[in-house]
Amino acid sequence: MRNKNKRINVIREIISSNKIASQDELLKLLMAKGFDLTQATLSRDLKAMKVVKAPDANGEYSYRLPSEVVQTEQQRLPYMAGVSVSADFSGNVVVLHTRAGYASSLAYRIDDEADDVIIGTVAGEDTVICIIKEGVTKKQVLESLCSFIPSLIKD
Amino acid sequence: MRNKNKRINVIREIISSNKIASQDELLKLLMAKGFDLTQATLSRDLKAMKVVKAPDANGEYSYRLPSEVVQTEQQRLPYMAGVSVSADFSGNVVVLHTRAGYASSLAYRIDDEADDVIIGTVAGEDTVICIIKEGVTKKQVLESLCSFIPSLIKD
DNA sequence: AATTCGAGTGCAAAATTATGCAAAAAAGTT
DNA sequence: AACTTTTTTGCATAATTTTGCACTCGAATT
Repeated sequence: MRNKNKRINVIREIISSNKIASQDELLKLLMAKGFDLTQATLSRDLKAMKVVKAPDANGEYSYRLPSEVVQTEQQRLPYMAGVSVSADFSGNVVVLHTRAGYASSLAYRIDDEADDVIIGTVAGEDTVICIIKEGVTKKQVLESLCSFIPSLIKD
Repeated sequence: MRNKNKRINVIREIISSNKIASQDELLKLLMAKGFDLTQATLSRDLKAMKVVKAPDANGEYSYRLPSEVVQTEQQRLPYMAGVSVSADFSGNVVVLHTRAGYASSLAYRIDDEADDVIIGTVAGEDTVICIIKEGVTKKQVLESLCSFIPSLIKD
């Protein structure tokens, strides 16, 4: 063991302050700092540290410390977190399914936040029907909904 | 687009209730459910969903939804989260480095929780020196410290 | 209705990451 | 100090994931 402890700490430092997209990239930084190791070892280190390679809002992958994932996700899920929703379109209507009992709160939120693309909603127990404003595309609707419903994806 | 929306939802469901270790594994489940796609598409889906492949406590990799990562990590970091600590051993002494100002609170915690392996500590500003009990191995010390200092790794 | 535009995919190849095995180093024992 | 056990690591290779390119199909536009 040449210096695993020191190395682990440096790795933590590097990935918390830089955007690292691959192990080879990280490897080069470490070597530049004088560490002598291979990608195989790095792979094992990252696994032991429970570091995660996660796609950011931009769609780019980078390594994150577990604690950072917490922060990041919390920031990204300010509202409606865990309300697991699906959205399906048909003509000028979008139907949302959510957990039983959450439909009305979801509908309320939509009325409040997506009024630029939705002209009205009706909520049942686990379903919300939204009427899309004329001239608004599905993409725009999704864009808007995604901004506050984390379980929807926008690509 | 054959059924991307439905597929995404099913993926979410599968990875939240099963332990999926690879895209091929997930692919087979999806195909069994009647979806027709390739691993390439799955890779894109997972990226869009911001799904993350994370090592669990057991050291096994599996896919997680962002919201699950939050929960999981929060559970795993009950105390001392973010106090970023390094540990170095020398003989019967272990030296911990932490963020400036946190040493004394860390030392207090160690006195409280690790008294089965540590006979005493002294804290400076960002450093804690701990004296290891005779007959206790480094491994045991790490084991103990790791239980409440998440930034330490035990492998 | 014809045309344009972009999302969604498959294919195949490139890129990246994980791991079995064996050797070296460190830690723990006697 | 000699010996045993556990860790750590490299090498080579397997396994897994990502991506460029081309094509299809439906939606939006003219």
